[in-house]
Amino acid sequence: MSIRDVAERAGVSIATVSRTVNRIPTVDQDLAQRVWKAIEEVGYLPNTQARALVSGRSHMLGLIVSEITNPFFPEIVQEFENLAVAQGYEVLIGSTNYEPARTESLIRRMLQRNVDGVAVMTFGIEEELIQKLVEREFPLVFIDHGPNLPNIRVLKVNYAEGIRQGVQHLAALGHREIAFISGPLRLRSAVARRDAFLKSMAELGLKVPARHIIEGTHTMEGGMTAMEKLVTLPQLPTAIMCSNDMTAIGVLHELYRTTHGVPQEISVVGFDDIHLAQFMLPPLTTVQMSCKALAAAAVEALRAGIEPNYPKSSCKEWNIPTHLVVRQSTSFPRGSLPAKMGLAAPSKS
Amino acid sequence: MSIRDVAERAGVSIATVSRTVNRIPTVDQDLAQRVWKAIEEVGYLPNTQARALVSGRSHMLGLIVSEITNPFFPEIVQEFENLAVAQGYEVLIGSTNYEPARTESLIRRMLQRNVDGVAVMTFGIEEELIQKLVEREFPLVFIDHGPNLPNIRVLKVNYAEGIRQGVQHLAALGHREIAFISGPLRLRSAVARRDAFLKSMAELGLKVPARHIIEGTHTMEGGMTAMEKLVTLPQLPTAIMCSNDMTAIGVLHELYRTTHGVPQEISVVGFDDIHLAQFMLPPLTTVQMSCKALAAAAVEALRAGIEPNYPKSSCKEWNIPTHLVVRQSTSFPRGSLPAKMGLAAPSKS
DNA sequence: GACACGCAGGGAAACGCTTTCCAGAAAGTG
DNA sequence: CACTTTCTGGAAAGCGTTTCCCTGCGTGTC
Repeated sequence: MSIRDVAERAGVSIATVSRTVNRIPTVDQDLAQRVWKAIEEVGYLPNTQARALVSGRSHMLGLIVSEITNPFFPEIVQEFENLAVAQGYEVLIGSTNYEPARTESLIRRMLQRNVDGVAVMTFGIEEELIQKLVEREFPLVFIDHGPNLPNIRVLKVNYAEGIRQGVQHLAALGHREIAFISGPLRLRSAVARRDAFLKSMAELGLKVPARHIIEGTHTMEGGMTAMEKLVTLPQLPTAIMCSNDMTAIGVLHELYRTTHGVPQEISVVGFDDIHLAQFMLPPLTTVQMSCKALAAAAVEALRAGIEPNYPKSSCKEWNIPTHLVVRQSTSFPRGSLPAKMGLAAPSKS
Repeated sequence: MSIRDVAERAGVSIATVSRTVNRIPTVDQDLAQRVWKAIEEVGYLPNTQARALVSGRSHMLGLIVSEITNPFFPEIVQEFENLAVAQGYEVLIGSTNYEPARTESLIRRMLQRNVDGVAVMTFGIEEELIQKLVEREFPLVFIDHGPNLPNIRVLKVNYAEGIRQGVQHLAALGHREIAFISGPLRLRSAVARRDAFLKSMAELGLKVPARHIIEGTHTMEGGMTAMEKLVTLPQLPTAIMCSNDMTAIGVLHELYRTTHGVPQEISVVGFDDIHLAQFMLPPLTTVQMSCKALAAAAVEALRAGIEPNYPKSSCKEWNIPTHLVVRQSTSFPRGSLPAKMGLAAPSKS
């Protein structure tokens, strides 16, 4: 099992085995072959822990997400994992479930495991522990925002652009009464999305009464609850923008339950473009944020912080683009152009 | 950072620090206090790798799933992680994406990381590598089936019961023409589900023509494709059972696309009861398989294999129950009892 | 007061690996 | 033929822990 067994079997020293495994070219051809054969025979796998102990680098990356059961995150996890593995890293995943205490213990555990760096994809924690890490120059990547310190890497999602596209799409269809269901406003990203919405509306000279801004939770349940409130309004808005797709799914569900047709009576726009979005009934018009770009930027940023010789791509901020994907949950406002209502049951997807 | 720094700062030997950290009671109160203070001051975190090197146990568990982006798996992951962490273990996650090569490299990587055991939740791989591990008595847990060897732990999901409940529910409503969309038949679990369906139908004396059994892929896309085929049949079945919820979601989507009402024209039953199922339009009637039970059994089975003194709960097989959850995607067959069609748009969820 | 006994704490080995240093052999040169 | 140079393989140190063993101190007893 250990390097010694291989050495013994091949009749060489453990140093030779180590050199062979690490493909150091000074090892004699014949010897190397004998070593590889012995490795094969005893089924030897180098012990990564021992390696890490010596080299000081564990080749593990931490990935912290808010909630693994929110379908948005598995998509990131998958991309991140693929990239990391392809580049010789293993990934330690943790979800905080939005509890600061869990976040703290998660980071602590990851540090004990000696991860080389951590990507914090939780859209808004502010931990004292993180401050300390930053000061120690431990490689960290944040999404959206991070401690305001010089050597911090942040992935900036361009919420404004995608949301503006969404608002303009609705306005172009003729909507004037557009409500917005935000995420939990203690998350910076939720605030950023809401502000982008308000700004986009203002640009078009459209008013947004306070009753049309509802705080949700970025979950399906939150979407339902928020929609329940909107449904009771004397005047139902003609379109709803949601801070993420899960909220939009909850909204669709509540509208179904209260027998409001989408998009005939009300249009719905999501955010994230999770894989599920296109399978909703109707397929969800939503703002796409590229998981691939996000994951790639995160891995790159981490490696830049970890590997001394990594080609410094100079920048400390990565810009993640967003754009609208129009599907069938949006249409003209109810009452206008009734001839077009056939859109409700499209003949092709 | 290391134990030596703490020892120096507290003016004791590293042995004493180690004993303090591990709460060995023979350490003097005052000394222990000094040590804890020093630990606090230098921000010491014990290096898990070094610990693992000595103890031979890494306190890491591997969890292999088929596809992290299939919402069923994150639910398992979350449960598994919660339980594992609560019991002092870390979790290394990997998804195979149904590729045997990935599975192999995944297991290899986990072994290099010295995981104490691996839960293989992929519903059907048969790897040579796994055979070897089994022979080495490496702790492994499988779902559904495993190599036919004496000391293998397997979580047996009781597909038969849940599926029988589903079939009987449909039959009780009056359905006779029930189609089944299976998973990929190279997966044992997919075969088991299909067979359970056929058996349940036979029990009721209901015939299942070959054209009513379609092989899917356990994905939404697969559900769509399968449903496309069923829709072209001269006689559309009145109900569809699906091998998992993702397939059912694809089916709902395709039925929406082809303007077939669910459940007025056709009833749909899923399997798994993922969290999303209740938010589908209409909320999906489905067979629940308990993630909690699954994860709990997996962790318990692994610990039994890892920890010498773990209370052997004797059994080598864990039985995971399933049962039907009736929601609104099932109703009477079209044409029968038209008075009841009001169910299509329920007034409460 | 001297000796035995018990117990807390320190020194050192070991875990599996990498890395460095050094010895010895082979080859080349005067 | 002897001496130097080069190159390969072996031996040993060290990474951060835990743990064993032994020292040395304190207490109790005769």
